[in-house]
Amino acid sequence: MAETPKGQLTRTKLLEAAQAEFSEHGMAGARVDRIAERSGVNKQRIYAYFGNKEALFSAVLSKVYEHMGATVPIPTTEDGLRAYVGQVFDYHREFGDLVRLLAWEGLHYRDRPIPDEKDREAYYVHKAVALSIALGVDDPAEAARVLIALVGLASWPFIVPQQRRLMLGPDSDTDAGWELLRAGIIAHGHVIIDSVLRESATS
Amino acid sequence: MAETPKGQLTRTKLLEAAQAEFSEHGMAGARVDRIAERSGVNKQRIYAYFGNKEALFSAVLSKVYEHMGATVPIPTTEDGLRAYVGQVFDYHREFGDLVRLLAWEGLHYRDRPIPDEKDREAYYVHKAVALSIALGVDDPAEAARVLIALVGLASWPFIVPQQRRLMLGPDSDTDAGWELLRAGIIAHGHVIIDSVLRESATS
DNA sequence: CGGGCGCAACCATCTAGTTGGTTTTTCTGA
DNA sequence: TCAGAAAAACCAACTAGATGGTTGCGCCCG
Repeated sequence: MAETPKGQLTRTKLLEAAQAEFSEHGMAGARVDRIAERSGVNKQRIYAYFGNKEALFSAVLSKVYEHMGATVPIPTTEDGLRAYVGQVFDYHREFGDLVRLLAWEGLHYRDRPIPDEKDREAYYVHKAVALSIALGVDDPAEAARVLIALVGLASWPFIVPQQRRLMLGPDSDTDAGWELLRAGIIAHGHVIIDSVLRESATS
Repeated sequence: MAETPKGQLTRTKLLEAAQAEFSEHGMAGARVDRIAERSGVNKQRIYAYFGNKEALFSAVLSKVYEHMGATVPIPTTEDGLRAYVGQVFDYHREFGDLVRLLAWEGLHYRDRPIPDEKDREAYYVHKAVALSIALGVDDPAEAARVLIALVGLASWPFIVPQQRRLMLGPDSDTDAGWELLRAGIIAHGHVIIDSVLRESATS
């Protein structure tokens, strides 16, 4: 385990290298040797600090979730809600690793539990509860369904770049193209949020 | 190449086995030996008919796209539009392979062209044009952005089952849970479509 | 009889993880 | 304050098994 500042620095280097490698190649396609090369740290240190490849992958997912939680605040007001889809989209645009890692993880584990099950569940439950307050919705389960729809709306194009590129055309990869996509997604998010707000106002 | 009925049957068996294997494990995680085992066909036949692992993966993507194109019609009317998100969702619910394969492919190739670039592009352009007619939208690029939003809405939960399970709770995997999710996604799709129809009616 | 199909064994390379050390850093007791 | 011991960190080489792809043959059918 990394117990000294020097060890912590080594661990950080390994996590950063692993994040890039797993984001690009996923669990199965990533190579431990390449992670060591990218980090400039001996491969054996990976096993000393993390145990095995799967545990390293899990540590990377925790790291990027921590970053997103710190960077994109959970919306607790109506205005926060309106901004949320755009913020998630911008986060993916700027830091492309989390959404890819989430997708690699989902495809890899499918119906099996993820290593980080409890922490992740707590994170999502916390988000859903906050969203139910912002939406004025009594049922956090309903808020959770809205949440997953909004997250899906903002995240989907980053999972399937081939679909985005071929469906939206070559101009889609310009700044203007991204802005059009972003504006459309935000508008769609707004109409979803507005319809839920209307619905909860009449309940 | 499979030139006789017997050869065609072998090729079909290989493709079906490959579809299951690639859907579960992706390009990097799939094993050619396991594909042979699942199909009951000798491994050497894979190389005789497809050339290599990547070409087999591409053939599987073509196969599942052909199936989806035949099963979920491109909406050309307003009613067709309203039904579309639910149809995509139901398609994924019943045949879970395509959406996973699409995601594996997207993550794997990222910004690089896919092997099946031209056919896929034609398929998407065809869809976007049909959608622009159904939406009464002059610009197929705008229709394409709506299309990718609707597809994302319907597809996202199938890519990230861990997020669905932990965000929506354990009941989400019951028939009732799936129906609630489905109804919410359809409702969201409707408000998106309605807002675009309103927008294009006032243009 | 030739082409298509099929087979088990094989090959060269790759891979996650381990090993048997060395080096560096920290701590403790004199 | 320093020397020595112990702990932490580090290394290159290794291991056992896995892997995509190939080979040299035999069988079947038109």
